[in-house]
Amino acid sequence: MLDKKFIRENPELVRETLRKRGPEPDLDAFLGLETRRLNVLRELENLRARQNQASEEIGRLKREGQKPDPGITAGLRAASEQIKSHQSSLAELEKESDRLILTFPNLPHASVPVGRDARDNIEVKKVGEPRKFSFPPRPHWEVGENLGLIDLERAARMSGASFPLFTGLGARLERALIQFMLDLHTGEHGYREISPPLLVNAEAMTGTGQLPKFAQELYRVEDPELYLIPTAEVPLINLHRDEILKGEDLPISLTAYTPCFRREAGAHGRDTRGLIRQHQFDKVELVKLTAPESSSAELENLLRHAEEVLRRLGLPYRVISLCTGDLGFASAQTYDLEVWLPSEGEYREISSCSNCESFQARRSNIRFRPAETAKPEYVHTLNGSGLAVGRTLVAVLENFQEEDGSVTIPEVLRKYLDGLEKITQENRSGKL
RNA sequence: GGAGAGGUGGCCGAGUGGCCGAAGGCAACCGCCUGCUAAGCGGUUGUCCUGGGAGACUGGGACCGUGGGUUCGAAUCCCACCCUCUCCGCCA
Repeated sequence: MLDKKFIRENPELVRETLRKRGPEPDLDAFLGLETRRLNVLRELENLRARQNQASEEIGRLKREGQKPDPGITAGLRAASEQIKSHQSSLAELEKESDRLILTFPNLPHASVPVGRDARDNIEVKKVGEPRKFSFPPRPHWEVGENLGLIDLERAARMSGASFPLFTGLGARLERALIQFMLDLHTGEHGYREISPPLLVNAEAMTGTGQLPKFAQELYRVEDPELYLIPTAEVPLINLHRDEILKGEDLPISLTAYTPCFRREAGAHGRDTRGLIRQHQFDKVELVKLTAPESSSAELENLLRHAEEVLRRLGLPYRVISLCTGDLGFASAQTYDLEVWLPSEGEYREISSCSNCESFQARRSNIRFRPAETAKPEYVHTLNGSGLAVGRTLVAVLENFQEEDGSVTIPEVLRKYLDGLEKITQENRSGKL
């Protein structure tokens, strides 16, 4: 959420900045509402001030054993009615004003390249050389199905299309990836591991920006009304909702492995084969709460931490700086990590690292006190995948496949697989 | 799911209609005192909104789990809901 007062005081700056993202939200409607809201608020507060004065006077008289004039109390009764009606119109205007501002996206950071869509994104760097294959590399679903690692047909039978099902060594490999990532981030990058709820309420979803605008992307459970998390970012950011943190505790670095659930409404026809786009997928998430002045530097750190996973696995990747038109709703600045997929001959997104600045902190009311006596300020929030586990598994199967259909296990994963070096037709049963 | 108890400031805790943004204690901070430490003494310390001021500040309003209601006036009375704890039942 943007700062209401900031919009009121800098309407043209906000308008221009939001235009860099694309179609401008209805700022004028918002500004008009705010004018009306503040007028009603001022009137209401004046009425209440007078009421408070008169009530105090009555209280004083009673204490002194005198009776207040019945004419006065009658007048106050009328004033009280007026206050109530002002109160309800104020509540109405507040609701409208909140409803609107919650649909406004974050302001892009000044350093973000201006552009219309993904084609205007900027490649920051490429790391690692894509391997030269002496045979046509197979897509991951062929490699995986041949080795008995994944079984998407059976998954569809019980859940419908686009649900994952890992079997035997496939399940084991996925678990190894999760553990490798968590060990790296907690052991070497200083993150605190969290195992959070997977179902959260509407307030939590509003706090990170999924609601109210993107309800169609979420799985919802009724009675009680709860939502399945589309990313661990939601519970990790909400961990400190409505809190005032100590400045000395920042930055707070959190990591969590969770399944993620997305309806992917409107994504029909894209990546329908294989594991790239699923309704359910595993992800290790990185989240940071920082002081405003260090959030840019922390975004670089967080990006490096996500990159390190790809580096150690030996997967070629590139870093993309998203342009203003391609930024996510809550983000002020985003880097995407894209991993090389030989069967497609393309780089595909495997992580998205964003600085949301105070956008989510304002929605979730997460503040910190810079110094013992200072006023509280909103923290900055950052998040990034470290990494999407399913897509990492895809990348491993594709990049490390051999001509005979086997897959070489990256060195760093072997200790999680009892030293297994290769998945072959012979050991595919899952016995180690 | 059943029965009971309870939700007040950073924490503990008093407060049953006006003198309450809220006693008292703890904690933290500042100062004094004391060879050091401890103790002691004095002072300061909530959040949000909205106006004034360049600013230190300052006027007004709101906030005692949440939302309604009664009343001139609600932390206090009434209603609904949420959460926590204890016991019982069920259960991974």
